[in-house]
Amino acid sequence: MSIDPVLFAKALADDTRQEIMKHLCCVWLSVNDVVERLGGRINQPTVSHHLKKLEEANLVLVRQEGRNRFYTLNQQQLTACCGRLIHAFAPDLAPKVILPDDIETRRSE
Amino acid sequence: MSIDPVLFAKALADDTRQEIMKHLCCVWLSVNDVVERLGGRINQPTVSHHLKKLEEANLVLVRQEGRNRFYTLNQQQLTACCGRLIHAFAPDLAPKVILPDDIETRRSE
DNA sequence: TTGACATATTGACAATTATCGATACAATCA
DNA sequence: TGATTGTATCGATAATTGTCAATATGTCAA
Repeated sequence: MSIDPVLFAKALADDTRQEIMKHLCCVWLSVNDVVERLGGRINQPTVSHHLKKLEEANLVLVRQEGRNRFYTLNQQQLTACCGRLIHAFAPDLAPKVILPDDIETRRSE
Repeated sequence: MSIDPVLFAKALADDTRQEIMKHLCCVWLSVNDVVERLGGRINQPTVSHHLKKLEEANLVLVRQEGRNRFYTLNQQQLTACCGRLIHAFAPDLAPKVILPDDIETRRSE
């Protein structure tokens, strides 16, 4: 349940996607909820496309309910990926970084 | 001396760039050193292009010496950006994350 | 000054990807 | 059943970006 650091970065490397992520933080939203919160600037198929990207990076949790699909940010995965980046690219600082016990910073795969 | 999270993610969102970053970790290398370590798969202009991207994201430190330019990873910046991502997108876990004192996780600018 | 070397820049091209409209699919409701 | 609603998928297009060859720029040495 781990992920390639490049795939992680690519998932974050878009303005619209980071805006969607802000809206999905600590909240479960349906696809249309997200479309609404974006103020109609982005169409539903595009939002679906972005959610798929986030799902592929395991950055969202998904719950199907009837004909609705609810999404929320996967905070564990985001924290783990950041931890992994620090371990890979900031090894001098990594020993001073403390993450929650249940966050695995090494590739588990 | 802070940076937009999207620009940070974009800087990391490429295989070649992350490979370059690995080589620049804890070591000062000239542009040609980097080209060499990539095994000749990537040409010098392309490497220069990637280094520029990393420099724009403040992810490398640069030292000019004669006709050589030496680069190394900016571990502080990388750690700070990761901290900022966690604060933005994993607020429930962020309180349990401890970073070195000199790392600023809030946008200073 | 001339030549050699290290790096950056430019222009072109190919690959990736964000976006949209149209449509398909699935679940609910009348 | 048929109509409606929520979401995903498809095909097309435009924008972004990674890559290269060629060249420019800047620095050092003879």
